[in-house]
Order: sequence, then C-alpha cells, then structure tokens
Amino acid sequence: MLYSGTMSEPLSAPLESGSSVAAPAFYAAGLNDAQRLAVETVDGPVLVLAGAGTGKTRVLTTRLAHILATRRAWPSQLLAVTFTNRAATEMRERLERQIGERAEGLWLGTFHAIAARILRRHPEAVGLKPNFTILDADDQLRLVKQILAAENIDDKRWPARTVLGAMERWKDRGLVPDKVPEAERGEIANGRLIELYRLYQERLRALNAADFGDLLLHGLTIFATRPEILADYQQRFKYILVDEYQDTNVAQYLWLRLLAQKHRNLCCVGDDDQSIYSWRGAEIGNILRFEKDFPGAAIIRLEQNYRSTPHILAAASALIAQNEGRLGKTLWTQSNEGDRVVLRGVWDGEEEARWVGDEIEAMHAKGGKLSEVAILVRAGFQTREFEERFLTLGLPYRVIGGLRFYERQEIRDALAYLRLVHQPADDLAFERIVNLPRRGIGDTTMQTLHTLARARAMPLNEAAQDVITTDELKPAARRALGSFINDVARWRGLADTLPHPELAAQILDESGYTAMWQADKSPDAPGRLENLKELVAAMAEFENLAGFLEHVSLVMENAADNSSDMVNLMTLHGAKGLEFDTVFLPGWEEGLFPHQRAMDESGLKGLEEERRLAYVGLTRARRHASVSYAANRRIHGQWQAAMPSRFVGELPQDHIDSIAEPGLYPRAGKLEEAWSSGPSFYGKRATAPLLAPVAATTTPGGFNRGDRIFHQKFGYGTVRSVEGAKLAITFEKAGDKMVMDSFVEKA
DNA sequence: AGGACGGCGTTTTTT
DNA sequence: ACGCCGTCCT
Repeated sequence: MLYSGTMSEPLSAPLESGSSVAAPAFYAAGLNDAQRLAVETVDGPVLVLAGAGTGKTRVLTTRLAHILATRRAWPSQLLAVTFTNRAATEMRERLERQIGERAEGLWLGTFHAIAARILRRHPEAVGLKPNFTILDADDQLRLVKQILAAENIDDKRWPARTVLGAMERWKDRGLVPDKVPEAERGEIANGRLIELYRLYQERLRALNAADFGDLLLHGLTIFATRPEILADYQQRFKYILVDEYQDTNVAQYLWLRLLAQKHRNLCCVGDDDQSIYSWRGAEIGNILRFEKDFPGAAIIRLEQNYRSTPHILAAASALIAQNEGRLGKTLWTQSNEGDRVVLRGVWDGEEEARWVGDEIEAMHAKGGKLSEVAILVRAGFQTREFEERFLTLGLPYRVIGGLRFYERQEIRDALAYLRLVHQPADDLAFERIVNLPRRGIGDTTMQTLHTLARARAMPLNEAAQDVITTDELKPAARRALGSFINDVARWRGLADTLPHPELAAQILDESGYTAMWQADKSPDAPGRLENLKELVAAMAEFENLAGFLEHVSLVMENAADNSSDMVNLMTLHGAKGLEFDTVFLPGWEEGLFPHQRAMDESGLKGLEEERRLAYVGLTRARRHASVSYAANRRIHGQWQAAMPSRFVGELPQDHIDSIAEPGLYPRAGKLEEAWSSGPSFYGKRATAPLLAPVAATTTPGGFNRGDRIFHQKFGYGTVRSVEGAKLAITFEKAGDKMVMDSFVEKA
C-alpha cells in the first residue's frame, strides 16, 4: 500500500490536490463523480442525499480518510455520528481498513455514545455525579410506574408506557420540563403530564441517573448554560459527519447545529425516502429543511445504485414517487435486466408461508444460500406463520430482533448487582435484587425503607444503613437487611483491588444468585447459568467496571450468529441498512401494510411513511424481490378478509410478474374504489376498514370460512371455503379435502 | 410467596 | 387466539 508511515510524516497527497485534474488520491479510486464530489466537498455545510445502495458508507469513510490525508484536521478534531452501533462499528472497521491506525482518536460513535462521553466529562453541570447510571427502557418504565403510583394516577387509564412515551417525545424535541409549551400539556393524566415529567426528571437526578433521551437533552442544557464548554467543543470539532440524517430528532438537530456553528463544516448523509422512524421522534423535516437551516449548503445526490437489478429499482422508484414531500432522486443502475419483481396473490397466510417456503427450497436446491434470503414483515407476529412452515419443512431460519443478550432477566439481575456496587444511589438496582434470591426482605421491610428514604431524601441503600441501627424493623428483617447491605459494602470495597470479572463472579456466588439458578429445575435454568458465565467472561474485555457498565448501557447489541446458513426473518424496520440476494415481502394488504394504525394516527404522513417502509423493503433486494398478499388473514385469532395493499397497485406493470389465483376477491371493483379514494379514504373512515371480519358464507351447519374444525378421521383443520353443505378444508395432517359439514365439529 | 385467574392489548425500536 | 401483567387468593 502506498499509504504508510505515521501521522507526523508528510503525506503523499498534496493539500491542493482537489483543485487539479491530477490523479486522485488512491483512496478515492473507483468512486463515481457524485461520490467523489461528496468526498471532496469538505468545506461548509453539505447534504449528501444517498439513495439506497449507492455506496454511502464508502463515501462516508473515504471522506474521513480524505480529510485526514489532506491534513485538514487531526483525528481528534473529527466527529462522526451514527444511529446504531452496527453503523458505527462498520464505519470504524472500514475506515481502519482504509487508513489503519490513523483512525485512532476519532470521535466516532452513536449519537448517544458521543453524548454520553461528553456528559461524563461535565456531569456536575446538570447535577449528576461522574458515575451516573444510564437507564434502559425497563428501568425507565419501572420508574414511571412508581411515580404514577405515588401520584395516585390510574395506570389503567394512563399506562406508564403512554406517559413515558409522551415524555420521551418532549425530550426528542429538546424540551426540558420548563420549556414545554403551555398548549401541549394535553389530556394525559388529566393534564398532569408536565408535573409527572418534572417528577421523573427529579427522580432521575436523585438516582444519579440519566435515560437515553437525557444524554442529548443534558448535552443541550450544558451547551446552553456553560458557554465555555460549548466553545471548547465547537473549537475542537473542525469537521462533523452525520449518518442517516433523516432519522435525527429535533434534539439531535439542535445539538449538531450548536457543535457545527463555529467551523460550519457539517456533512449530513441521508435519504429522505428511508425515513421510517417518525414514531420515535425522528423529524424528516430536518433533512427536507437542510438548505434553509444551513444556507449555502452543497447538495450532492448519489443516484447510481450498485445493489439491485433495474426491475427492482424501477418498482421501488415508481412506488416512492407516489409520495409528496420528498427531495427527489432518480436511482439508476448499470446492471442488466434480471428478473421482474414477483407479485403473488394467495388465499391466506398459510398458503403464503407455504409458497415462500417452496420458493426458498427450490432456490436452495439450486445451490442458493439461505443466509442470502430474507423475509421482511411489517409486524413481528407475522413471522410466526413462516416459522411454523419452516419448522415443518426443516428449513433453518433465524428471527432477527428478539430478546437481546443484555435484556435477559438473569443478565439484568446480575447487572443490577454490579450497578449497585458501582453506584450506591441506584435504587432501581437495589430494589431489583434486594430480595433476589429470597433473603427475607419482603414488602413490609421495603415499605419502611421507602418511607424513611423519602423522608430523608436519601437513597435506599443509605436508608438501609440507618434503619438497621434502629428497632423499626423486626429482628429477622433487620438481620437480613443488615447482612445484605454489609455484603454490598464489602463488594464495593473489593472493587478497588479485585479485577472486575472476578469481582462479578464473587458477587454472583456470595449473593446466592448463582445458587438460585442452580437450584431451579426449570428447563431454561442451565441456559441462564451459561449466560451469566458469558457475561462475566465478556467483562474481561473492558478496562474496569465503569467501562463495562457504560458499554452495556450504550451498546446493547445482538450477538449476531451470521455464521450458519439460515433464512432471515425480520421486520422491515429491522432490515434497514441490510441487503440480500432474495427478499420476500409478504402481507401487502390494506390495514396490515400500510398499517391501519399508522394511517389512523398520522393520516397522510403515516401513509407516506408506510410507503417509505415499502421502499426500504424493496431496495433491500439485490436480485430477487417477491411481494405477496393474502385474501384472508387471521389477526388476533379472528379471520379477516383482506384487500391487497394500495402499494401493490402502485407497482409498475412493466416491472412485475403477477401470479394471482383467480377468484380471490368476490366483489370486483371494490379494490379500485378503496385505492382510488386515496388517503382521504382514511380521513373519512366511515367506511368499514378493509381488513374486516369476513362476511359469513355459512353452511347449514353454521360453519364459516376460516373456522377451525375437528374431523374424526383427518384431525384438525381450517375451513378454506364453503360450497353449500360441503366444506373445503385444509387439514393440518391430512392436507386439503372436501368434507360434508355434518362430519366435522368446531374445534 | 407463589400460583391461578382474569382482563387487556396486540406496529414499527435504537440507544 | 394468545400472552403478559397485575391482583387476589391460598
């Protein structure tokens, strides 16, 4: 490699290389014109509109390499932010491949990781101590529940989820309690939401904790109240790079704007057509408004697609063209025709799964890799039918996006021990494990403890220290509690001398936690013990306990076992940023996709986001994409008649191969009526939802299409259709049969 | 302190 | 239909 030596040596690429037509620096080799422009336009604000599959990551890393190679900045003066750890890791790995060690010292990470890093340096500016805890979703929810209970708010009427969600949306917009506009207090908790928000924030501070939203929000507060700190970072970050800009929320936008104010070298990369996270605060307006927000910004479009065949691209493009508020791009490719997008109409979900399974098996038989196949669904429950089918076929599959390692009960318990040792004020951790395993510290004891802690405004652990010196508790409880907090104190003392993995192992043993699972006879107990071992082993990779806990809070990644050859099942959201040779997109039915709720709650905006989701799905495919829809689907146990998604109608005829069984839809014309009335159809909503319970086609015996039945000889099955007194039934064991209605009974 | 029972919700999810 | 959560009962 030409590029060698250390950072202090002069580099082969001269600073003024960008101005000449001389041979481009080696790292820019193979870039197309737009990509090169995106790499080399380093001064001033830049928006790179990177369509799906246009080589975005390559541009991002090359741009960083270019800035470093031309000595415009030291690594420590570069800030590169992503949304996911996956993206951050990928960027770092690719950058290291390009420029090796020179990438060290770069501020590269997720918004949250970078914000946490800054917050750890100035926690006192927002009333936190340096060892503050970062709470996860579970802790947040528990905290809100406690507050609701303390405030006598009916959590049936105002579930903690809802309350927390509303507070998080405020945080997403950078609003601390005092800044929430009067008009927005809403009805939640009878207008007391703002009060709850305030209490929640106070509670977090008392716990010496921050939730994810706070990482950004506190950052904004620090920048607003401590100009000298802000100035320091503004000075430091000469170049800022942002990935997936269409997913930023208002808080992140404000944060970036502040940081970029001095040098104004802000490069945002994103794709407005792939904005699919509005429901968690992402503000597509950020990317749409970029030119206004940053006057004089260069807009660079990456439109050459290196991923998909022309048919797939054309289908996706035609679909997304139906959206209104977009910046607009024209994706093109040099690759050859390839197959059209397959559009398949089927009777029901079971048949859909059968069809997909058959297709995959056929492909597999021809030597295709299963790991290059993905089934992308709108909602998690849709994976079930495929799983069932694949189990019958013996087709290996993995569902991506289930419980993650650090979300498992035993892992969270173990972490609670470590958190408590690390940060004595962590009441949530205290409560979680104070009586786990059982050590005779019950509700009564905890109530006493809570009362005392509240009265003296001190953490539970501290209150416990006091209470055991009094006779407020019964002797047995006092002994139990005393022994527990003694243990915790002892472990804390060991933390300085013992290597942290050993400390963890010792805690788990001495607390009786390991023994608890050893004594557990349930089938998953051995697995849990394994996980605990894994946890302790994983700790060795970190310098200390604090570093480990930080990692756990911020990088709750999935241990992706990419090794084995399996079909991938995941949601469309989960598929963003991934690509596969073959992609199946099942369940394209009105009400399911676009999802009814998205449209009910967000109207046209919701519909357009659903369409972007469809676009994301299609553009995941390299060579083969198959869309399917079923005429009947069972949702929440109820059979529903379904109409094909309007997105089906938006696919361009010239680029699809359509195979539908005849007679799937009894009432012709209904479809056009539903689609053509467009979004306003949902505005009215007087009409019955399209995903509606089936109008009864009943036999004399009272059987309906979709009924689950039992037959003496054939066993269980489902009524496929009804013809007078005869039923077409798909039996689970015996397959399809016609049976007289008098021979079956309802299951 | 642990199980049984009833009620409710059931899109998407990262950090 | 089903699973989860919270409550109530033993």
